[in-house]
Amino acid sequence: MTVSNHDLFHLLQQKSRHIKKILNIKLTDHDLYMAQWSILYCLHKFGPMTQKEILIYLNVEAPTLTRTIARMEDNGWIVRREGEDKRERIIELTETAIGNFPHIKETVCEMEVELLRRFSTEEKEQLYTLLQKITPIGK
Amino acid sequence: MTVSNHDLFHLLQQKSRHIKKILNIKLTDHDLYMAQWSILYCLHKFGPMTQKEILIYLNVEAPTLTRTIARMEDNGWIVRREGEDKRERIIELTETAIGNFPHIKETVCEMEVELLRRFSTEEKEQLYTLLQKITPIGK
DNA sequence: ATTAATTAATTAGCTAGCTAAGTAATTCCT
DNA sequence: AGGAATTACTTAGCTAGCTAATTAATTAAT
Repeated sequence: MTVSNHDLFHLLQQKSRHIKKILNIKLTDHDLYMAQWSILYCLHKFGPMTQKEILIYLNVEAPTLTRTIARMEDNGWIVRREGEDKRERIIELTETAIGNFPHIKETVCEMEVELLRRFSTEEKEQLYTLLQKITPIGK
Repeated sequence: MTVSNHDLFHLLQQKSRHIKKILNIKLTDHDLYMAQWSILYCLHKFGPMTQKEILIYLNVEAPTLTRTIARMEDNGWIVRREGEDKRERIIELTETAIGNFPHIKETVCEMEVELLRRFSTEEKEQLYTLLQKITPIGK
């Protein structure tokens, strides 16, 4: 088998979109999108965080996060409060979000399992290691 | 090493965005975006195609393609003409696009090489094979 | 102590995914 | 042949990436 660089990137982009699409479909039942789910996941894992901390974890630009968080606030998933440093906003899950989390997590996990159905544990680790090997450029 | 499904998908999405971002930066010099580049690449490889054929190759929804192609027409990359079947539009590269193609391709290739700098040929094939293993759901 | 530089977040504006719904041409079926 | 179903593409409207430029608060430096 010979794979051109182009084919490799083409496939990677397609799978990335595929995963996003599939998860978004599942998340629609919960009135969520994948980007919002990752923020929810992150806050549930680490507790209240500043936007800066979230965007470092998610590796997303500030304006993207600002907007998504605004939507999540409108929909009652999170609350923003001022930090001691008054430039900062501390983001926190609402009670509702915490309450719904386990159920949402379960449906996401089911989907993830399905997407990786044909993988052994070793293959997952291989894939992870290989992805890490892609040169991080910039910054 | 133990990798959760979540971590694996998280990394995959991040790398996908990283690649897109990096390529978009390079393509800015040519007044192109990655999505437009893939259409250009596709048309250069296969010659004139209907939108249907393009979207099957790129695995993208019709409205997405319609809009991107409209932008590319505005910018002089492609031309649309009617097919024999009058529902179809046949998309063709302009002379300018064909003329510029080699130069653009070169800069994209350089970037792809850089992103895969740390990969052996075997590792590229491994990555390709593993990505293929992700369950294709739907349709 | 003031001023300059940095930092956290925001606003505005771009591209590109997506779905749902619509239009026009073609094909299928009786 | 005529009506129903399908097909190719489009339009409208949503989310989420991105950059560039702005605002307000804090830190650094003179």
